[in-house]
Amino acid sequence: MLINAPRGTKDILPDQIKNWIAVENKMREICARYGYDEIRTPIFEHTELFQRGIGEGTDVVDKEMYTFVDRGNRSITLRPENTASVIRAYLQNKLYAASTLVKLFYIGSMFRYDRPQAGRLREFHQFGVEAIGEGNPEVDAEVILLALDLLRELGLEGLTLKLNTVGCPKCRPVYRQKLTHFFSDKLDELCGDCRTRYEKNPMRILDCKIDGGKEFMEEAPKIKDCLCDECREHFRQVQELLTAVGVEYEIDARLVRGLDYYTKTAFEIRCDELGAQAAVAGGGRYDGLIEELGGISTPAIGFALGIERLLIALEKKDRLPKGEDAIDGFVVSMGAAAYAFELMSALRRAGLRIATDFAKRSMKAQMKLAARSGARFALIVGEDEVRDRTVTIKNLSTSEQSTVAFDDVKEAVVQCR
RNA sequence: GCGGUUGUGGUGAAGCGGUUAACACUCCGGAUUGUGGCUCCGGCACGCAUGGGUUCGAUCCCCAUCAAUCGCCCCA
Repeated sequence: MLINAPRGTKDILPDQIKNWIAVENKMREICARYGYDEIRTPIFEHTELFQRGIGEGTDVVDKEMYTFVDRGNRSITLRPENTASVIRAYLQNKLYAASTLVKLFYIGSMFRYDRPQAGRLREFHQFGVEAIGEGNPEVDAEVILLALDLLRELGLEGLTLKLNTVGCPKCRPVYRQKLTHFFSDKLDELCGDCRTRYEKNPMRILDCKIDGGKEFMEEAPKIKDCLCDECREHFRQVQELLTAVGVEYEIDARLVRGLDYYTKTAFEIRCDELGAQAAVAGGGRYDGLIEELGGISTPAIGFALGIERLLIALEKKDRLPKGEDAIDGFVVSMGAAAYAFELMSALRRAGLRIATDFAKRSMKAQMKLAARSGARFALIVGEDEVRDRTVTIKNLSTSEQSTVAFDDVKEAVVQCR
């Protein structure tokens, strides 16, 4: 009986790796342009980091974490997202000492115990960016722009930027209270889920697929009417900046980020190619998180992007780079294994890309493999070549063939590149 | 976590209660001894996801499990 990869995990096979590398390269390129430096944090952390950072009561923490007790009796969790870890690293390594604004990005695996479906895996990969230390709306706009530039340059179309503000600890309680008041006499009309949301996080009711469309929702209090002056002004400026650089967006009063640490700006980028899992990227400001994790109050903003989802969308658009890396030569050996091995090694050491077949098949079969391998040359060695210390070179596209001295093979191959 | 659909070789797939599980592609071997891409010939499922059950008999019926997929939920 074969053992398969655990549910919700996937091998990234050789024929796919090009896509990953292309996407990752583009991410690094854009980040360099925007001045973000790469950081890599551990795949697992103390469970408490996520409980405090993401917040108990969120779905991610309450039912989706891979948590276990290690041999030292510590509660450990496979990271379900990377923001909390990056902030932890920022604090632990005192990165704030270097400058007021620290701009970081990461690429790596995240783990969430969820029911798998297309675009949703238990181990998945995120690219993300965190700008820590500056509360100006310019940073919000920059982060959003970075995300859009990345997606655009990768050739993704059908994108929508959704924007909202979720207020701050000053104004959110006010809004929350208004909502609770508003829904208090409508509980009977809400779905079961929403009744629990009413207790835990009434803002989520607005986002509900079942109740969201009901008439009275139109009359529900709007966050924009409850914002404090600071939040209102911040939101206004973010929009102004985006408009100034020609970015289109939709204000979506229902957009509520699922993690507790968000404040002010919240955004999401959706791609209509993606079906149910339409959110490719999402993020927002989280001015309260650093303090929550024991640092001094520091504003920050970031976003994360799901790489698998991105690749799905790119595949549908057929926007991925093709390119095959041709190999230079295929060594065909007729009972001259040692000599062939010597030849192959010498050429590889000289920087050429050389393939061969070790199965000692018939010459015909080897030639077939040579042709299929995409090699430009078949490098044929047999009794004669061993005796004369030569190599027969056959150009596989023109069928021209000649025999040259062992030491001249490299030159002959390179010349025809 | 909830509901629907699906599960036949390397791939795409036919079969749907009863002899050797169709076909195509791929792959492997061969068409005289050291030469490819075309053509021709031949080969490749100890078996129809796994485990039970019904039946004289099951790939085809039933149940469970596992997995994939779609939607819900959540989110990236």
